[in-house]
Amino acid sequence: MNIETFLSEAVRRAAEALYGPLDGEQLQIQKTRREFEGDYTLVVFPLLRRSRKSPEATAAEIGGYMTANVPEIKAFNVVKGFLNLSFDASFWAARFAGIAADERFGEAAPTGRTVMIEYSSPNTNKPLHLGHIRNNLLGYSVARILAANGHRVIKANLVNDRGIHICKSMLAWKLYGNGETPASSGMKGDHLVGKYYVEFDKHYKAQIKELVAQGLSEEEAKKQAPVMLQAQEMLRKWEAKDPEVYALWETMNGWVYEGFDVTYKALGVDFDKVYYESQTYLLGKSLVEEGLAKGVFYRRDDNSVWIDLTADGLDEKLLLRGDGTSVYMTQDLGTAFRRFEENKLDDMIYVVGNEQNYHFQVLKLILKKLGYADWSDHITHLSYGMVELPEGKMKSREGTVVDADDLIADMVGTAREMSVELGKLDGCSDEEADAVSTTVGLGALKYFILKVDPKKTMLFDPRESIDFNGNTGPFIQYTHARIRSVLRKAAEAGVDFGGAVQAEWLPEEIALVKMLADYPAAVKAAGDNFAPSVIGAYVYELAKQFNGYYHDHSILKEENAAVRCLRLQLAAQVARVIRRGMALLGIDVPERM
RNA sequence: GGUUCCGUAGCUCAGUUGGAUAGAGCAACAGCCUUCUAAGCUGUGGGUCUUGGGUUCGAAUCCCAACGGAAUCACCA
Repeated sequence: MNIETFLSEAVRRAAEALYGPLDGEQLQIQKTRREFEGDYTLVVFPLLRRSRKSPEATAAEIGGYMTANVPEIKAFNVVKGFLNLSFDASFWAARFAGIAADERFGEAAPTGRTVMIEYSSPNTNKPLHLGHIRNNLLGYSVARILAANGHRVIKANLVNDRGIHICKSMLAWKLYGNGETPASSGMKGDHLVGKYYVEFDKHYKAQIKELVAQGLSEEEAKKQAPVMLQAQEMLRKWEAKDPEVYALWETMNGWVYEGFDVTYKALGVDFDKVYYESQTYLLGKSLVEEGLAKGVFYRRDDNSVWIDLTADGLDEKLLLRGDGTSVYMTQDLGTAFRRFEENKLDDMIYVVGNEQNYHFQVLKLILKKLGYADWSDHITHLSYGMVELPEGKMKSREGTVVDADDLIADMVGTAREMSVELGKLDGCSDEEADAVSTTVGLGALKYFILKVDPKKTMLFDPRESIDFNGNTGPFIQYTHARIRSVLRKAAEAGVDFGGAVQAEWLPEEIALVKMLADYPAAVKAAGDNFAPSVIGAYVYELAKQFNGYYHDHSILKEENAAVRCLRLQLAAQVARVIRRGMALLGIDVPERM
């Protein structure tokens, strides 16, 4: 049982003994703020209408009752309407023993629910950039957090492998590529394909300019530019499964996937299921038929199918083109339907940028109108904000995108330079140095991105992201490494600290146990809110608190064996919870750094 | 214009369902390594929580309005 529940029941018994039965009154129990004496605080205001006494008197009465009748409660004090309760030190000692013995500390019991989380979902015409990094890190971390909350989690990636954007790269490669391949150029496949996407844009712009010079309007020119017409022709051929186009498409997508795999691996993310849009884009048409039959959708004269959402404050939305081909919404309805059915999903989470808020709003509304409210209500769009740079937005056209591979390499490189400068890698083999630099560099990047609330637009300042001091990933990793170092030294010296602790606890030590005891609540809050940032804040706080303790109290030099044993065990548990918490963020922690 | 979201210290961000005197980090300044890793620790300064109403014992948090910013409202995905 967690402490809040335990206390809440004890308080309820106390209040009912004093004031008679409570019906449905919420008992407000919270952790005592640091500046006050006590462990947990009851806010007594809601009980005043029962007690018919002043806040102070009510608090004192309940506090008195509890110290007398609840053995675990040692003392209380009252500040205005706040009753601060203190547990006996033995309570915390027992609590600590429980944490240490709990092999699955911080993992909830299985809920029996199956949750699919879709993230990454890249286009295959260009390499991944900083925005994708936020997406991938978020999706991967939330998947881990949900698993820790006891759900069965399916990580899914829906690759957008078809459409006009790929045809643009394909066409440019065909026209200007001279048969260049990743092997012949030494370029990573996704970067090579991205290069031709840019190439297309260059020629396209030039052609538009030329056409405008010939007297066409800008809009006309965009439609008439030869490369655009050719790209569209290519898409038609693809849909008709033209062998030559199809083969080129497979080849170039293959290059991209090889490139993506490298990036995913470097980032440390993976998937249980990969869907390809080329295999799902025809889905959803039967749902359109169903909607027409139910009168939810309507058909226009040109044969296109629409839904009118103006009554819901939205617009009219196209669901099927006049020529019968599907659009984004059509296939998303189809994939949603199929996923729920095939996987017996209880929940479906889409990690998709906030530029698609409207799309998901419409998607859920349509599902509801079609009579699938039970699915609609279990779809969550985990919407995250853009990542901006100090100079403003990232724009691929202006070359201000931060490439994912470059960024990762930069972070790791910087980590290495700094480690060398600080002498942290002295005596390390090359492999060890690589491993540490990778762990630290990625830790910095991941923590920097995940500590921010997903829905907020965030600023990525490269200078700040490679700062390894303060509220950063490396700070937390460092705390872990230091503890591990102490534990190694203890083991080398043959110190046995496995036994039961029989020592007086310092207030700082009890404070650390309290902090450790909060971990499961942080995991739950993070899960309920799909918020890795909650875990980040928790782990940072834990590390900070331990650092203060570490600074003030020597562990190995402590002569009293029982006290030393306590400190070693405490340090070991802090390191363990840091490691587990960081793992929920997809961040590794090193043994030394 | 419609819809959704954001606005907290110079900068980047926390602030769990409304609770006590709004917190961190960075940057600035002042200290602490013959002592388990100083990527650390301690201290100082820095706030009309955009503004104005409302709800109540109590509001950064909930409601309304205004102002400022972002995204979106394609027969693109």
